[in-house]
Amino acid sequence: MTSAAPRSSWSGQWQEKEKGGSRRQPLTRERIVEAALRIVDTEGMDALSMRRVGQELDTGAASLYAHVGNKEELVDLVLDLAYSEIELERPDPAAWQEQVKRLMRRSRDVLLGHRDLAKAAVVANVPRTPHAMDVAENMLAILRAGGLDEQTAAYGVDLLGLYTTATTFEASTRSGGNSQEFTDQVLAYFGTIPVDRYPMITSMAVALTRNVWGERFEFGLDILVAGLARQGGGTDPAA
Amino acid sequence: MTSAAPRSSWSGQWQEKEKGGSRRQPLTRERIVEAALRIVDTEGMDALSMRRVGQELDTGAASLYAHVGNKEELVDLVLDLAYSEIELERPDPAAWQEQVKRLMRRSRDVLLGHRDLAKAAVVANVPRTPHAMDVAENMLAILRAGGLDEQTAAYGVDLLGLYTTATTFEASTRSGGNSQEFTDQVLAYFGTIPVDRYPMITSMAVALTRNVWGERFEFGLDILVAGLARQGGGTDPAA
DNA sequence: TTGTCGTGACGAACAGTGTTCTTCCATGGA
DNA sequence: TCCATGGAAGAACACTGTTCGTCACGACAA
Repeated sequence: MTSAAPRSSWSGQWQEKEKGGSRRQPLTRERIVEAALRIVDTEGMDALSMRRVGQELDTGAASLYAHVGNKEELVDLVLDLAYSEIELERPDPAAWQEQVKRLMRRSRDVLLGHRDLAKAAVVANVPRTPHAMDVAENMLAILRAGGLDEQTAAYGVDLLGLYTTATTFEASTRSGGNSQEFTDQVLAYFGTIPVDRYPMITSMAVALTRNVWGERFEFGLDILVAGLARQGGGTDPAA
Repeated sequence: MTSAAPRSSWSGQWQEKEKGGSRRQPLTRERIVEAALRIVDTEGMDALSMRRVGQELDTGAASLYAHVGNKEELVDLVLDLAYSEIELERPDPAAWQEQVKRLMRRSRDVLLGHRDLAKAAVVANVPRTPHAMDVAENMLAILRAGGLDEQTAAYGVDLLGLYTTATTFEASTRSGGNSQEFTDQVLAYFGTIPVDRYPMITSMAVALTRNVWGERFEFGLDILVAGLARQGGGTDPAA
């Protein structure tokens, strides 16, 4: 792998060596995380390995460990970089429910924008990296501004985060192939299962596989936000 | 590994060879799945490897592939075996909301009874194995008996399944160590983050980490069931 | 200028993983 | 009795994350 593009060769020295910096670019934590995210974007989470990241930076896997500790930490950093793309809301008590929904949709869109990165999000339970915590902080501020009591807001942010990551992960696994193609496969499968054992599933097959744009996501979103409003004594403009 | 307990040796022949069956027990799909579940129960999902299962049955990993295809299929079978433990409900229109909750709690309890098996459940998106579909079928029957319209029931069973698996997976990762210990760790961490950047998180730390028995789970459960009732025109005894 | 020191780079290796190939042998049927 | 079939199993392949020991380079001291 490295022998295909030798580092101490002609072009390498000619191009980059002069300024006194190390050969090539100096391989920082930041460059590693960016390379990793690039791999996730183009090849998916399963392709993300330490060797693959090393290759992306024209080096080996071992070199990365001077900057990241281990793979889990690298994945956390990649996820955090993605979270930094999520635009936050300035809490407006009058429109808190719509703000929650917007923030949720935006989180979903950002995650979906990076292939199946949501797989990492569903594993990373509690937000603990800076930008993940920014999102949680923002959500809490919106919920509290909406008038929800402390405990409801606390449980709420957890519930909403759970919903976003789980539902997005689900969606990302399905859009690996065409979404319609997946729907057809499931429908075909439902046609093969015994009707007497699964009368509901077989008779409701089309409803179960229905998947117009974000309808499914919005369905749960409505329920959650309305539920939080009722539960926590928030400002409730008829939901 | 096998050389530690040679198969064609004394005790092996003496004990088991006579009945005309193959040496030892005949290594069926069922025995493999049971062994795998046993490993998950005692050592967790991360310890579940083909070689480990082979070892559990005094054989090698290669021998398993005559019965299971690949590891993914094996995990599906293990998960399905666990799902078979979930006791179902005979739909009662008058008590559908409580029935939904009972089924959810039981699913959660069964999954939690097998260490972090929920990790497999969160990956296995749509129920497609027999017993997983039994649970889905039962849930659909309950929702429909409760008067929910078809599409709400269809989205609902998906949403409820998502909630169960995601929340159970979350819980299983936390109870790896003591639950209180985990809470303390998070609380301690929240004490180190900058207050000016995370005013909400820092001030609400105790509410965020609150974790009395199943309160957190019940919180989301109430919201979801009540939301489905309102959304789908179900029998609504004041939720 | 010379010498030393420390740190990042990195090839090799270790202990795993899922999976496949090929051999082998015991069994059931002819 | 002989043969064919299929399960068992060791070895091997291509991976994985991670560690170790070496090595070379840049910076700083004499």
